[in-house]
Amino acid sequence: MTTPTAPATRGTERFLASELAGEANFLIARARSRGSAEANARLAPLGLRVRSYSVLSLACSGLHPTQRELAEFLSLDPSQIVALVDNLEKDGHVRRIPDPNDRRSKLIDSTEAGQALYERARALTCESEALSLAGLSAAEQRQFLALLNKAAFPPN
Amino acid sequence: MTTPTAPATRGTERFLASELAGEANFLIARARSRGSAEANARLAPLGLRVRSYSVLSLACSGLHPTQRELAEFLSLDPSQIVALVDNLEKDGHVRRIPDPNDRRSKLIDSTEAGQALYERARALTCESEALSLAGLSAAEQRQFLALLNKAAFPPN
DNA sequence: CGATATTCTTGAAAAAGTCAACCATTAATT
DNA sequence: AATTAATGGTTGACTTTTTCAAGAATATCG
Repeated sequence: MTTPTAPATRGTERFLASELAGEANFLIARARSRGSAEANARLAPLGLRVRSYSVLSLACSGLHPTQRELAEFLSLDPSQIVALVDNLEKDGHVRRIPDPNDRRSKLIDSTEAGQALYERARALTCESEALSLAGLSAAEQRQFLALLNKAAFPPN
Repeated sequence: MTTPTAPATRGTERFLASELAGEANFLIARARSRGSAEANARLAPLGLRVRSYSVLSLACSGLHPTQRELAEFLSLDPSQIVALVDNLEKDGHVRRIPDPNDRRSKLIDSTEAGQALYERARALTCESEALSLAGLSAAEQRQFLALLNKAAFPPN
């Protein structure tokens, strides 16, 4: 009388009752691990990963972020941004523009090729997201995103 | 008429309207980055990090997971579990018990010292979680955890 | 028995994260 | 105005995390 068909996540269900399974940190880490693995796999054919994709996305936003702003928004070290922008720039997807207001900082903008790449990549990450959130109803997904937003941008 | 007091997350609010800010993968990654940094800082005095803590937690659950099960539940490579268990075992917090049903696998159990350490660590991670979710009401936190659970354990 | 699969382990390589120091520039203080 | 302090980008070193391939012991299946 137990699981006549194949078990879904085979074997791990017994740990759902553990204390760890009730901790937000653990659940978020697991969701991220699975989600980003899925997204990375889809982005790989484009020569992108979630990291470079997120930089490309902001470069394509028309908001002209500085590298410092990218670091803060993406929760990355400024030195990581250097490498990410270097690679995207080398491939001609992104440009460093001198900031007219502050000659220390550089505004990141996208090229035509970068914009085109982003549109393809964005479609893939949306597919990926839909799959990752397949267990949630449409209403739940909206709820989830709203709550995630509060968790990702706390009032600290 | 704009922000008479100090800006909260200074400067990054303009990107909240970006497409990226609406993507679950990005929000989850950001929440995880901030949350685990916070938790790691609190666990550091105990010689733990979120990784080793999660292994210790399951070792203390009384469920006697195998290393394979740990890897699957924690979304880690089996080889990573080896190193994590090695360290916890070296410090006398965890034990490898031969699986009576399968001599290939080893059941992970906690020692007395491990249990004591876990209780202290657990209190810290709960504090950490409370702080990370401070922007959410109690009801929202329950909702969030329920939805996170669905996202972390999809029906795939 | 023989073939195949699974569990733990090792080792190597890539990617991600952390940190300190430097240069150019800007902001603040005197 | 001159000095001092702070900021943005960059480099380099170093640690941790992630990913993969392969091997030894054991289990499973034909």
